[in-house]
Amino acid sequence: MARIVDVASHAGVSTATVSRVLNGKDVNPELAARVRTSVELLGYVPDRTARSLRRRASDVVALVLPDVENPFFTAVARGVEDVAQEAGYSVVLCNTDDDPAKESRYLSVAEHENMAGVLIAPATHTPTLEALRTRGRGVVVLDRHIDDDVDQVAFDNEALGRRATSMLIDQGFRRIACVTGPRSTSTAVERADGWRHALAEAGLPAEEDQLVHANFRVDGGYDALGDLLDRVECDAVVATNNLVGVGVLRALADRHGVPVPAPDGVPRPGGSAAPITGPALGVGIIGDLPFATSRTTDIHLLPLNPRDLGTAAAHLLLERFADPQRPARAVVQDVPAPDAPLSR
Amino acid sequence: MARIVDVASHAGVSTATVSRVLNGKDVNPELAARVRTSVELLGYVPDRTARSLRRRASDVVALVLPDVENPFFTAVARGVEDVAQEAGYSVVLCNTDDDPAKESRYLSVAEHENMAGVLIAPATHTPTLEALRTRGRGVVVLDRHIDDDVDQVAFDNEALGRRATSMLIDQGFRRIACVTGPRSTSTAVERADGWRHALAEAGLPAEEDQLVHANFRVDGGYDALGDLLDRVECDAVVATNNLVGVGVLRALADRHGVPVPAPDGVPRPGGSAAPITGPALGVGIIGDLPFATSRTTDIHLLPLNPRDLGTAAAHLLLERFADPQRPARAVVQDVPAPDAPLSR
DNA sequence: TTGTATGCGTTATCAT
DNA sequence: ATGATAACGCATACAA
Repeated sequence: MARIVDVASHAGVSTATVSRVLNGKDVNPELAARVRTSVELLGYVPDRTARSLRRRASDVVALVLPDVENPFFTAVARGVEDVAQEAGYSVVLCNTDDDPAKESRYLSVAEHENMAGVLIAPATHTPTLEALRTRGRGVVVLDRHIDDDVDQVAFDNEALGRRATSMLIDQGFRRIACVTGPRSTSTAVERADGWRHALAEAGLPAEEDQLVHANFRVDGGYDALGDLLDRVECDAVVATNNLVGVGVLRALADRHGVPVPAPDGVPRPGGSAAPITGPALGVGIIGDLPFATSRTTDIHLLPLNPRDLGTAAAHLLLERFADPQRPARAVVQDVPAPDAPLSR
Repeated sequence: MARIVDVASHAGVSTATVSRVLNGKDVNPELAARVRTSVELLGYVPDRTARSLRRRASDVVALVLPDVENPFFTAVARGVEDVAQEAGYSVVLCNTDDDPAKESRYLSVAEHENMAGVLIAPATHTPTLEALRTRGRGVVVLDRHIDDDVDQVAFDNEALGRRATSMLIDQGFRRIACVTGPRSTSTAVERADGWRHALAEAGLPAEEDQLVHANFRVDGGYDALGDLLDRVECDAVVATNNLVGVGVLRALADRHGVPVPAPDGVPRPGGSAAPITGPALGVGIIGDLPFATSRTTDIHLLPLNPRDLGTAAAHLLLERFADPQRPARAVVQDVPAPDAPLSR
């Protein structure tokens, strides 16, 4: 296995010069050329462990996510990868299951592996970022906002909740419930706020027993809808993320034998014509229905663009690397226009 | 930031002793106790970069996957994580897009980051594993079999192709096409072999123009089905992986306005009752329909257990770590029994 | 500009 | 069993 000393002796220069060539410092072009051919010839690749030790920072960034099985977050990961790779960084995915203990374990790993930076969708409002930040590592919070002076990218979640609810109001629904995520996430809380505000503005009742905090997974949506239908009267429901939406639809399918009827019980053109065996229920979902196999026009989706969220977060991190002193920035990520064509 | 020397001086011992305590070597219990309290007090955590450099191997394993957006592979990742974490290893996900260039780049990173091992679902029949293996790193090939003397775990793909096809034959279908993945993957090739054999055994024609090699993503299945329906007569189709299945169903939905009719054109109980506007087409899918929102009894699924595949692969890697000399083993991963209840 | 020599933090070797 | 010290491979301060 070729080492930097091998390259140096082969090229007839010092290891310092080899290092300089490899790191783009000023070097006599002739020497540089000799070094490069030696590198090529010997198949030399720097040992990144040694480099990290010496530089006190590696070229790996951690992407800490609550659920890598959620297509929303894998899309975020793709966006992050695109720009990070381009800039020479490797991305490693870390899965927290929205568990603060796992999260803080991964943050500790990132710290002691001397990773260059961390992108995180935090499981709580107070992730343990101090150690990383005092050691000068880049930190970007994404998707979920926290109350801290740190670089952040997130959607306008209150507006999303409001829009999802308005879509249903516009369709003629009047008693609209809401299934949202854990209180520990700003997305869940703010989207529910939006639901509350949209109802209030329309002069409709927003009773707190029509709001359910579930987890942000399929089983969360499934159980929540069952609970909701047993407790309260409603004619529609807002699901504040994609997997909760899937769970809600599965629960409806189980109850009614059909995904989603129209509000008045009359099938919509292009929609399913299966008989309705239970009360009609409109469904609004913030996000996409991943891997859906048919276009269901009677479900009201508010598609997001997680990949762009990822690229925006990665850019923020790169800017932070370039200028560690720059004041923290909180970016609001745009979402596709309401009438934009669906990507799937 | 506390270093090992700080702990040593605080505890009044040498750094060697601290290191020994932390690595479970034999040490005077009294000294060990002093060291441990110092570690606690100073909040000392070893620098993993330095440790890796010295040990010439880190405690990180790479999981190299063709498509992290495929729920099959994220489930594999969960399985791998479960057992790797338990054994003290961190798992990093690497995405190749089935691109040999990206794949070999990640393998090179794994090598030069001195990672402990690599688990890989290879993009080609000949991934570049020599460098890693000669350096004594653990290597396990998963999901896709290669012709090499290396630890492997995969399903019996020929049997899967055969079973998926038989399911359709049993339902009364007679002209069964097949959409499979790239020729560069054993899964695609062997499952297609199974399709061919099942038809032959049933005395049905298996014409090669009824076989399409697509990519293993949704667009692959979508385009392939369009192509197929334009070219050949058939009454059913086998999709050899989950995403291809999704693509096939989307193409059918676009053509017929309904996911999947029954073979004789009569809706099945519990199935969709929408009018059929085109020829009936049966669908068999090797794998699951991820995040499906209703139970469609007229699609014939052959569910797999990717999470178990991941745990099996991780166990193989741990065994390899424990005994580097052990001969390579090729494990055939069981699949759920045909009549097992669906997990979703 | 180039080379020499030191240090990053840990583990392993070699004495004791 | 324990301590002093060299070494892992690279990047950089300093000297030239």
